[in-house]
Amino acid sequence: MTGDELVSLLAALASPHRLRILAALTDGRTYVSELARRLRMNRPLLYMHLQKLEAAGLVTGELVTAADGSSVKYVEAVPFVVTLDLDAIAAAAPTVTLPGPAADKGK
Amino acid sequence: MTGDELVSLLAALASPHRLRILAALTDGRTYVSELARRLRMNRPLLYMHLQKLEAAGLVTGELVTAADGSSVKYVEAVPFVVTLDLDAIAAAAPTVTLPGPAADKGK
DNA sequence: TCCGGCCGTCAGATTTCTCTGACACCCCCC
DNA sequence: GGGGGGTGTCAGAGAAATCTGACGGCCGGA
Repeated sequence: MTGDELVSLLAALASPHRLRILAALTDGRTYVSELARRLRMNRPLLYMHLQKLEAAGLVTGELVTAADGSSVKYVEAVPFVVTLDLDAIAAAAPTVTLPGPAADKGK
Repeated sequence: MTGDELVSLLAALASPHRLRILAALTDGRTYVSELARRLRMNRPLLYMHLQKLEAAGLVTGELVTAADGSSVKYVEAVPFVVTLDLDAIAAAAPTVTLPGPAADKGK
């Protein structure tokens, strides 16, 4: 795993909402609106968090179109295991791209 | 470990700079200014990151006063091991305090 | 006395992340 | 046609994290 991937993964997990989302998905897959109700959060907000989790590879979304034509998006948690310690960090650190000096010389 | 502690830990690690800091400290302890030079970052910035790492319990600082009276602050990485998976998250999620609706009813 | 190195902190500008409300579109049932 | 439930996206307000430059204090050596 590259350093950037590790940072993305950690950033994705370092959020109360996203932790709760993942926890709710351990009970099995659900669709977005139902999940929003269960967690008591606005759908747009939930969408943002789901996108981050999906970008980090922690959840997968599947848009299912029923026989009648109505669509429902099911979300599912992706199993994973990551062990964090100083060695893992030392191995990943050399491959991180730092924030960049925001090289905005263009006065 | 509580959910909030987990979030703090992850937030502390989810940063390119802080990853590099920890990696640099695996070579052994150093003092702040030397570390700033090695990582090519401003000292105040390094200070902020060190404080976050220290708050998360990932590093310890020790202000050493030499025989001649000059002071140097040594920084050291604290060994740790954390395994992340869905079970760990499901266990921690119920104990997180969410951002709060910023209950600012006071119009 | 004037440098040089180190520590610690501050105000302030910037960038990034969060969160909300509103909108457009699709489908079925009354 | 008028609800009700779904998905998906947008602009913009608000809060939080990041980064820089400057200041002040302490100590030794030229």
